[in-house]
Amino acid sequence: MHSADPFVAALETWVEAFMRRSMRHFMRYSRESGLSMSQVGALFHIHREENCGVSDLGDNLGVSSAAASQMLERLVQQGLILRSEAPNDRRAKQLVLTEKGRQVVQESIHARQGWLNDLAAMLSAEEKAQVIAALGILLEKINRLEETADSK
Amino acid sequence: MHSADPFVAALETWVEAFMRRSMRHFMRYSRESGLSMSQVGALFHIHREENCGVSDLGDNLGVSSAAASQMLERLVQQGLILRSEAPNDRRAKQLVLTEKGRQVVQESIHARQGWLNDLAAMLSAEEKAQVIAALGILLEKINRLEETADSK
DNA sequence: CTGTATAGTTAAGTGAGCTTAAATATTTAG
DNA sequence: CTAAATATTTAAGCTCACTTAACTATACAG
Repeated sequence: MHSADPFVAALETWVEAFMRRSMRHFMRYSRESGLSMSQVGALFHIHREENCGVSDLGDNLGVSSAAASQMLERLVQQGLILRSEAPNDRRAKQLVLTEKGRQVVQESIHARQGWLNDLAAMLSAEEKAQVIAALGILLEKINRLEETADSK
Repeated sequence: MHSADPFVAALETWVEAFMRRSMRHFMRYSRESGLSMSQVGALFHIHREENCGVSDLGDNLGVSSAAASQMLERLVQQGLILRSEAPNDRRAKQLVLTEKGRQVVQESIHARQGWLNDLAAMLSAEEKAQVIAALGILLEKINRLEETADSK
């Protein structure tokens, strides 16, 4: 089942272990905050892409503008985001997190930090340095991959 | 926003980049196979935990047995899993993937390998060795963390 | 200027995912 | 053996997330 390349195999093993744990925490946090995973995911997107529009979110989620619009309406109803008119195109909206929405994002990040801290506590300083260097390599490459993908 | 600990900060940056990409691929694959993310996730759980029961799945997803049961019914209807009587407890069911269900899991893994291979192509042999060593450290620790969590 | 394209919204419809409650069969504890 | 606990299922009800279609206001192209 795993790839023949030891590197890809190692990554896959890591992905499996990591995704399982991450997803479990994400789902738990979403439910505790009374939101669905989709809604929290949308908040994160709006947080990351300041002043994005309805279609931007729809594209990112791979759904129609209508679906995005209706999801956003529910987030507006819950006071988590605001929709305003875009400055250079009166047809378009700009999405921004409210203070409440920002708090949800912060708390989700904080919840994630909890188990990352647990993980960090198990590594020696030498191990940490090693992992930081390796993650630096991976990050540089994945960012390059995303630049390529984003130009599609 | 990021933790003061450089290690945790590096992990977080990696988490953000990685989760975004992984989730995008996972969502795309789920939709292409006509299943929801929850359904694919359940298939993966059944795949990993051979002969698990309805309540096991519900516990893993953090939902009631009724919710799990109804989701499983939909997977049965689509020919992706089978439910049989557990050998040592006539109240319980054992879940197993059909060939069709196994194929969905395989294809999802294969889709993930695609971008991991893209990533691998960008690293030198030395970089790969470094990353493999670091991931080995992380894996050992995260497995230990899960053993601790599983004993709760 | 006119026709076409675009951004977003609303309505209607459908299916998934969840809850609680009730029920049945089976297992366990005393 | 009896009562309590347990695993699962089904029903009913609700919300979310999605689709397509239709619409309005705005931007763009010729």
